[in-house]
Amino acid sequence: MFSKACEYAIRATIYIAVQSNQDNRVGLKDISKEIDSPEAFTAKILQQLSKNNIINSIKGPNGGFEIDKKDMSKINLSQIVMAIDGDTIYKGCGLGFKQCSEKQPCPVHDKFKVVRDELKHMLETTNVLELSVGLKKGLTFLHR
Amino acid sequence: MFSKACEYAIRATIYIAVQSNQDNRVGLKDISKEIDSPEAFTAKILQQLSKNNIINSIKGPNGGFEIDKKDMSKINLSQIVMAIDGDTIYKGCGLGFKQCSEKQPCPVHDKFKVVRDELKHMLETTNVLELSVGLKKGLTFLHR
DNA sequence: ATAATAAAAGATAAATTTGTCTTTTATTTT
DNA sequence: AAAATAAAAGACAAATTTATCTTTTATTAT
Repeated sequence: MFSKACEYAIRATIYIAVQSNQDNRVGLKDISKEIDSPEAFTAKILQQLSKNNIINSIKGPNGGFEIDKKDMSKINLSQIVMAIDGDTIYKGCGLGFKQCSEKQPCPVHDKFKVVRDELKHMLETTNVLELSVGLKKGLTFLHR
Repeated sequence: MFSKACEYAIRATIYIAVQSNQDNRVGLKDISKEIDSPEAFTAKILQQLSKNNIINSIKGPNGGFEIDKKDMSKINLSQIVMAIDGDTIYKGCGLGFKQCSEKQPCPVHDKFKVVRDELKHMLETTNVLELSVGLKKGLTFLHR
């Protein structure tokens, strides 16, 4: 559904949120271990998240990544997906036609629209705070 | 959402269905031109569709591809997606975890399940006949 | 039977995504 | 100020997906 990069981005953001909620700043090594992702690749993804103001990065000793507590409920999955994968998941035609539109719809246009709208709504209404709470409570998991 | 291969597979199947409904057997060249796809790559995809009994292929002069009229309402999008992309779209975890399950869910498990079930239902209930009818009627389009 | 046609099969090649390694920059501690 | 730390940036490499080209096989028409 999403790219690997996007999957790691969501995992990382949730993990950073859990830690930030406990006032723990976390480093790359810790993150990639906890979310079970390749370290160097994860570094690149964290850079993108930082550039898109989804997470904060701090260099130097005791540096790492964190999310402002007050922002957590405002960061939703949609923002993360948009930052990493762009808007293809929303805009793109189900059959890959660039010219597909309401006026000139592909054969699956309407059928896909229903699913896509549902996905969009889900991504826009799911925030990082709620996801981190489930994880913190031990109801959900980020690794094997 | 789907791979390019899968997009071409769906396009091709719908186009072949429209033609088969008018008792026209169609060749690779015609198909790839009509659905705006790379010819050689499309050939590979048609082979897979044929192996999965979604379309019939006939070699030699006046050969080509066709779909039995009686099968058209039985072929749904789910079968095409399964034949080309496998069951990852159904089984796969939204965050890419192999161990993700109801018992050990990832943070987005339940949220994704709703969307995935909707997608699955749509793919399983949309058949090639209805899609080809819309195209035939000029309500939908397969190229620019 | 032979030639022509069209898909199947196999071998490659290009493009993209995923992943790694090295050097640079910013920050903190000593 | 110097050393240590940790992320940023850049160059590279591996893997996967997408796409192409050539040869083989099956079928039909002459």
